[in-house]
Amino acid sequence: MVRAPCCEKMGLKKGPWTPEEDQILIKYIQLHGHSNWRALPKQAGLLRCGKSCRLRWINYLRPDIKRGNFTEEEEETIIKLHEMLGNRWSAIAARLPGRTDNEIKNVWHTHLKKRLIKRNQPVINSPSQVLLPTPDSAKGPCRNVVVSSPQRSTSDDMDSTVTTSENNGNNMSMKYDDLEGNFTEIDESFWSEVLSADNSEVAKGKEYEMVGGGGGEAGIPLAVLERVNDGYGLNLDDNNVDFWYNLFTRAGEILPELPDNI
DNA sequence: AACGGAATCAACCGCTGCGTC
DNA sequence: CGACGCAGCGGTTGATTCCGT
Repeated sequence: MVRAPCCEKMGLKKGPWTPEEDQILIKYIQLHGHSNWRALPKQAGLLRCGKSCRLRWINYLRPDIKRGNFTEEEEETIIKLHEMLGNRWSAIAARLPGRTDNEIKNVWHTHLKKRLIKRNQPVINSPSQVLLPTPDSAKGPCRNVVVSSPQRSTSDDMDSTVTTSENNGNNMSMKYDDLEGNFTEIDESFWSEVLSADNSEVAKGKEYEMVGGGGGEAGIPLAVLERVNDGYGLNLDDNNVDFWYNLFTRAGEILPELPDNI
């Protein structure tokens, strides 16, 4: 079922707003407020749909909008909030006075995501999707591991993927379809839970069979591997060296108190 | 100066959640 | 309690600007 676009009605204008239209909208809202966006354009005499008016007001015309470049402080705040909240742009915007969700989303996609990859930090696209840089991403082609789970369940393309990608455009992808809806949803708490559980065992000095690693790098406990495989419905093994390295990079992020011997 | 690719950002689209009837 | 309508949200697109060659 395809819903008709909201502006499909005859005569409704699309595209960039003119200064005249802006003025009409500002004046109308100053006088009458915006209790009903759908009725607003008709009452204000604008040939726009209510949705378009709402967006224009919220993202551009609102008097409390802060214009201009983001400060370093704001950018760091976005990075931190994004780590906590994922792609919940409106929630992030609510903590940055004068900035809109659209603006923050744009800054994230154009600046901050790239900066984090350059810094060799994990990029969390959502609470259940993590982009991880490899140890040599600073010197060679940036290679990432993406672990994602479906955010929405209504479309036919519902799937989950584990992807390694390189910036030369070659992707190696393992794909897991579960159209029956049996996919186990995993979020940050899963990672914390899995890794803190094993951390406590490591702290007790318990011996673990290690897997992964290589080139002098530590591997990870088999127990963690098994839980990750179970949790994500994966079948990863000792051969996924990059994945393991990145997994541990991520573990260090979540659990800074991890003992040095891991 | 001209061109092409990359970067930027405003705006649109489609979906979800919530309130109302 | 289901249907409907609306506001809000996040992903995506496309026009414009910037920058390197």
